[in-house]
Amino acid sequence: MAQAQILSKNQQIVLDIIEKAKGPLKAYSILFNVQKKGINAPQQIYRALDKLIEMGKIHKIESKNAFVACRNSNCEISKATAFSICESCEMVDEIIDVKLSKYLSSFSDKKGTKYKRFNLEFFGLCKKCK
Amino acid sequence: MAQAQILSKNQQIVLDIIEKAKGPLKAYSILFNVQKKGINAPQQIYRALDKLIEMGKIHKIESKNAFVACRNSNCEISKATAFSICESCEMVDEIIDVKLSKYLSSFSDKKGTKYKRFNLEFFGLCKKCK
DNA sequence: ATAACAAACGTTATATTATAACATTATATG
DNA sequence: CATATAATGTTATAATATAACGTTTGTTAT
Repeated sequence: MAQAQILSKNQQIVLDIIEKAKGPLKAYSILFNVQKKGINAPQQIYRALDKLIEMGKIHKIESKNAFVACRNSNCEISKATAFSICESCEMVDEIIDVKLSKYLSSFSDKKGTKYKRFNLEFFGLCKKCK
Repeated sequence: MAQAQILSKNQQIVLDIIEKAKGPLKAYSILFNVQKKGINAPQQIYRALDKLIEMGKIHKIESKNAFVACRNSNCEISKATAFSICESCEMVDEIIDVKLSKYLSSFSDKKGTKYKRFNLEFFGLCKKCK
């Protein structure tokens, strides 16, 4: 049985910050925010980020080098991620859409190759900025 | 009338290198490869890259911070990109699939928002590596 | 042809993002 | 308990990207 994930101290600190944030956070901005908690070096942040990504607790927004909390029930969906990104205010929303996810997960290219993971980033203007 | 794009000297140098390459190229690797041609500074590379991206001549592979030539007829498709990325050999292929492209271009989220641009990256093993 | 503007260039410096390497401490697991 | 694995702390450095400034080249409108 896969037991409930227990996070290490640093992992928990980093996850807390990301979950509390309104938008995507950058690694060094996380670092500056946790120096009071005794985390002093980028390595400590990046190591926590790596593990949290592995666990599916957070995602990296590749086009922004920034990190957001997963709001998709921590399931295996980290292999199938989609985001909407506002080009004006930089807001990021995770898109949870079963049809889209199924469509892409079952996509096979012209050679018939299937893929085990994908990441999709949509760009546009969010409601507020429109 | 939109006249045929004429590239500047540096833009042409950078594009040539990217088009000749078998795989995605990183900015600094481009830089090292063109120093004999009198390009000495990262700025010169990044400026050329930015313009080439605007023109749709190349694309950035966000998950790799690397650049590939567009093989999709330089059309407006740079607003709708999809790639397959081999997790073993790092090979990248642009996916040209009208159905996929239409599906995603017309995608609207739960709030009915449509997006004017997207980028999709699939990960798996290429034929060779399987 | 030339004035005026925009685009591209060259250069130096620096900011930002990420990893290497190594010694130590904490936590599982047999 | 022994020992293996994961996490930590730390210093240093690599890799990626942009700021800022002055000059040169190319375009366009007169």
